[in-house]
Amino acid sequence: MSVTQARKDRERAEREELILDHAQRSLLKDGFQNLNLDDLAKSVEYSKGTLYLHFKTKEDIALAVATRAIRERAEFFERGAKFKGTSRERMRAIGFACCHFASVYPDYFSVELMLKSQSFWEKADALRQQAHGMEGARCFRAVHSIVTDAMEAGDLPQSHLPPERIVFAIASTAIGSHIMGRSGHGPMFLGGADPLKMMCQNVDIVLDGLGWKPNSKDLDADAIDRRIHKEIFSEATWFKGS
Amino acid sequence: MSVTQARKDRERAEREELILDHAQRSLLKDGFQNLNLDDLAKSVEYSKGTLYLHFKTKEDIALAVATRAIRERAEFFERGAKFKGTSRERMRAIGFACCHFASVYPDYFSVELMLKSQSFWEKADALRQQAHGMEGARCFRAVHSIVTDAMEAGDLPQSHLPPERIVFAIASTAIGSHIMGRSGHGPMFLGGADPLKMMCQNVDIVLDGLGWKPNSKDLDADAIDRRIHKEIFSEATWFKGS
DNA sequence: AAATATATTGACTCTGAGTCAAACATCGAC
DNA sequence: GTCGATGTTTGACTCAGAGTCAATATATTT
Repeated sequence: MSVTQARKDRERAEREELILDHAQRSLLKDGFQNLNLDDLAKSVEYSKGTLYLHFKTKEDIALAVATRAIRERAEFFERGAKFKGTSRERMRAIGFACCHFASVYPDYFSVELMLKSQSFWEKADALRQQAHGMEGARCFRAVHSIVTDAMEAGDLPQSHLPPERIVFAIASTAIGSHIMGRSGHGPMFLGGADPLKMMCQNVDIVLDGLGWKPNSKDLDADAIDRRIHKEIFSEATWFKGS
Repeated sequence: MSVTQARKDRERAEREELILDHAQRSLLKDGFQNLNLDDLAKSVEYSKGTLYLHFKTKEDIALAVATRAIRERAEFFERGAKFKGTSRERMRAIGFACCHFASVYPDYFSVELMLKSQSFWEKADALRQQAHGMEGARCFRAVHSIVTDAMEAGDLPQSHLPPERIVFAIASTAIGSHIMGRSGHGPMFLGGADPLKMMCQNVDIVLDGLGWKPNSKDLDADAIDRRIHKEIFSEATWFKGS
């Protein structure tokens, strides 16, 4: 491995990021179907052939964009899990992280779902598939650690469910709320209400249903949110301190 | 309108159903990307041009398939809502309907999500878009009616949320559970557990969290499920009486 | 400076959605 | 029955865009 090799590797990695930046912009604006590789090549000022030196297929590009997103999600989650407070407050910090992520990547979940469809997933590179799975697992672990802490602390007294099942319940509601909040369904249910607030409310309902202490009615959610915002997510401009 | 016109209309409608039957089979097997209109034309034994006498685009065909599915979903829901019992039992009948639907159309929700993406939706025919919305609204109303009945009966004493918000919370969890249950996420959370059972459990958690009476721990869920199965969904072969 | 190795390109192929002029069927008038 | 008019169906064609690869350009070694 020569000296110049290090520079080349770095330049290659930079070019890959550049491609992903442009691909992400196009994907967010017009969706996967409308992502055009000739246009993408033009916009990054490399030839189409060069794109294929980095990515196996168009699907592979989309997966790489999604993986970068979910990596950021995992970082948000881990920050949330570090929040100093009761288990319920830390869980709320994860909820905040989830909202923060949703505000940065508004329709990440639609993409995530498309990715997981057989015909899409199999067209992506195996290594990238693996990397994507890893980041998902990081998100899972962040929530899981709070659930086990809550159990040890006695904040989940009545629950006989294993921690994975509890994470599953919370994650299902969070993802379902994101999806229902966006998409044509939205207007039917919430007349202009903030979908991120709705998502947090729904998760609170689930935590109450699990018997997580303290109950949401004994919790000053707004005050906690303000603290989370101030202490660990001060860059979250979407957050209006109620 | 001549006499023969009636026959022609009927034949046209039958041909449309035939096309949708074949398209549905292909979509379930290989997904939207792999739906090939040349193959579809061959399989229904009409030319490609004829497909375009019925549908505007490939997306339009997929939407028509999805609309047929969601119509059946609405019918299941309305059957569920008619179940004789307490509000909580009727809600469980809707859950049963939702599972029954999911077993007939295993990845309907992935499709539904794809449909709602801007670039897809706008390629479908306006009338079909409208028809799809109507069937979604029927599902919504079935759940909504049970929620308002529960409120009137005093089964939801502590809730200050409007009924639409309660429907939103339940629907979010149901859809989220379906999505998490299928897709690569599944194995991470539930080691081979039945995703439909998990979905019902998650909805129970939400109902408990909303303070819906009676609480799930005072409910013999299996007995209710058996009654629902026997009385209104006896064709549900996926259901193993616990 | 020439020879060799490596990196980049864009014209080309190939698949598949969508079109439309021509072929075919139906039907009423004579 | 046949003729023309009207309505229906067809499949060869166009065109866009993903993916390829021989030719070209650039870097490195001798």
